[in-house]
Amino acid sequence: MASVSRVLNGLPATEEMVERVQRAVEQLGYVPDSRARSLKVGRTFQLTLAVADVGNPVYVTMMRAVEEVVSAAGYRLVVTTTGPDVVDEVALVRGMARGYADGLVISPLRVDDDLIKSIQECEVPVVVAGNVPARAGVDTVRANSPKGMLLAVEHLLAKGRRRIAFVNGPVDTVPGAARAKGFAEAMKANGLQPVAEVEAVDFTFPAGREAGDELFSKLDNRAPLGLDAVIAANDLLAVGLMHELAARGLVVPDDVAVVGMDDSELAEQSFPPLTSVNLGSAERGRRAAELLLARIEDDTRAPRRIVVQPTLSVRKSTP
Amino acid sequence: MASVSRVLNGLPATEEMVERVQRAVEQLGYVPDSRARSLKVGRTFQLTLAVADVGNPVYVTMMRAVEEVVSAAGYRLVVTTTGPDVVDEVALVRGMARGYADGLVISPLRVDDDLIKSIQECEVPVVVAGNVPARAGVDTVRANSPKGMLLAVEHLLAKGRRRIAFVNGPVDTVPGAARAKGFAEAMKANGLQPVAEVEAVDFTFPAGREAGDELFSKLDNRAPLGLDAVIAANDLLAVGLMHELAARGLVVPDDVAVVGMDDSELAEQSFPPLTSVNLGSAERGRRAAELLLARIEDDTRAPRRIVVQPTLSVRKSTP
DNA sequence: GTGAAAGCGCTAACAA
DNA sequence: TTGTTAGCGCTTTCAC
Repeated sequence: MASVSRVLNGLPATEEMVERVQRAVEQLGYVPDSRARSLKVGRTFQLTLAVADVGNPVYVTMMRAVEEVVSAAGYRLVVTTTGPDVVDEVALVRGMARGYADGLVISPLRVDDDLIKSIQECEVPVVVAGNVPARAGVDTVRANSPKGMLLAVEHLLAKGRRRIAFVNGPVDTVPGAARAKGFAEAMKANGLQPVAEVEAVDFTFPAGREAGDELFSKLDNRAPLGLDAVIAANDLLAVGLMHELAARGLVVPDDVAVVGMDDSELAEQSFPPLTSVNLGSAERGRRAAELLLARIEDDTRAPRRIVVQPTLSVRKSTP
Repeated sequence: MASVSRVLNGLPATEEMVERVQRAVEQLGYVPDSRARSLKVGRTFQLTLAVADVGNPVYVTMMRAVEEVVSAAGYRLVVTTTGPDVVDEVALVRGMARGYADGLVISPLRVDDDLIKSIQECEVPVVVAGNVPARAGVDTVRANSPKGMLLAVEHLLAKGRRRIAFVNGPVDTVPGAARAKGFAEAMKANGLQPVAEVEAVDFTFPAGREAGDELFSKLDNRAPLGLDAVIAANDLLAVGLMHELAARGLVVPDDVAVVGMDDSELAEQSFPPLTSVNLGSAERGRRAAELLLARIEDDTRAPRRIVVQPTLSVRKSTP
């Protein structure tokens, strides 16, 4: 009956009708089917957030921020994991055509032309939390990695550390590439040469440990501890690295200072608490969600590219 | 056209028809609408996992396990967060009647009669990863907290620690209540009296620090450090506590041994690495997912109640 | 093996 | 203001 639908959607009806419907709904425990509804009205009132790895605490921060904005606007947020492969990301974006949600926030680890194409062709609005080329013409919210690296390097410099090594994640990823570029620039701008650079296999804790090990095998030929500071591309790598340092009897920050990136919950949980570059993951999440909502309202707006500026959260891992 | 549907669903068709459809699909980029499909067939091929707090690493482990089982069975997993309030959990369960998914795995932090009722009345099968009364008649997979506590206490005892304190989470939660009971039993079974017990406001890192602080204010009246070991109700509390210990100049494990629970990724990431009771979160996730799939196949089966046995992961936070 | 047609549960347009 | 009806996009009879 159409009157039920009207009452439930708050459209005009007699007081008596409203009451009659409410009683029936109560009695039968009736709940409208969202699939049928969305099939009819063309909207699901659900939004999807896709992240590469739920184990990475930076996504926790982002997720919370997105959830907040989105639920305040009356949407349900569903989170899915893509894994590290770009093909799975593409599959997910393509899959949005099945009508799972009204929009998508995706934070892709790797980007290729297929992914960009799938985003451009996507049935529903997509906002990228990360860096895609401007020519892609999609809404993006990204961090300023170079600026973040500058904060890290200059902080270390101010603390008298000049022999700086760098533990990056895979450079074929979006953040990996950005960090590599940013680190090189920041070092150059300060007239420094990196003591060593290693590339971890991914952005996880165990990869950080392994990268630490590799770092030392590279340095073994050098003078008595050729480094006094390490910058890691994210907090998980930084913490893995600190474990490797400890295993070698080195004290953070006395022997080696460590700076992470993301300023995730892990940074304050680690010991010593980790000085970390806050790349604004909460704000990026918030802005991405807002962009998505705006895009859903008006699909003709010109794509926006928002850059969130970093800050440095100084903790005990640097002197 | 019905033939398209047949081809796409692998029903018998001429080779020519198959090819014709495939070409058209390719050309138009056609993707079937899952809402319309599920409206017709009555299944969404989606499953929901609801957790209280995405920031708790124990859920990461569980999520991964559920995801693996579920996707192998051809289902899509969507994750939603409920928050700590039981009313939101109830709302989520009730909301499943809207047809979001074919089943639900929920790991409730707090359980009341409303929640049990909503689960019993739920339109789709629900598996509880946690403890609900047997009379509820629902599939459950739960940990054996008492046994886990026994492992923790006996391990400490074997290491010569007898002055044991306990940092629990809120006792009005399912895990909080189970831990409290388990701790009391385990201590009693070994003829020990707890040195002190505190109840954190929730199961988070900052709550662990505060609880540590409270612990010391309780102990100040006692002999020179009245305790030599602390058991925490989960890893986040344990890590928070360790920070508080460090802030007071105490060394783990030399001065105070610490045992956590959950054996999450955080346990190995923390420093020193945390000895932790593995309550089988991965296995619980796996079993819960399997139970859900089985229940979807056959809704007449008697409810099963699976208990996963704990093990102890010994690391450096105990001597 | 294929096309036509009904219908899943809802809402928007129309008529009363 | 309310009831009737069509149709969202799909699958599944049912004839052919």
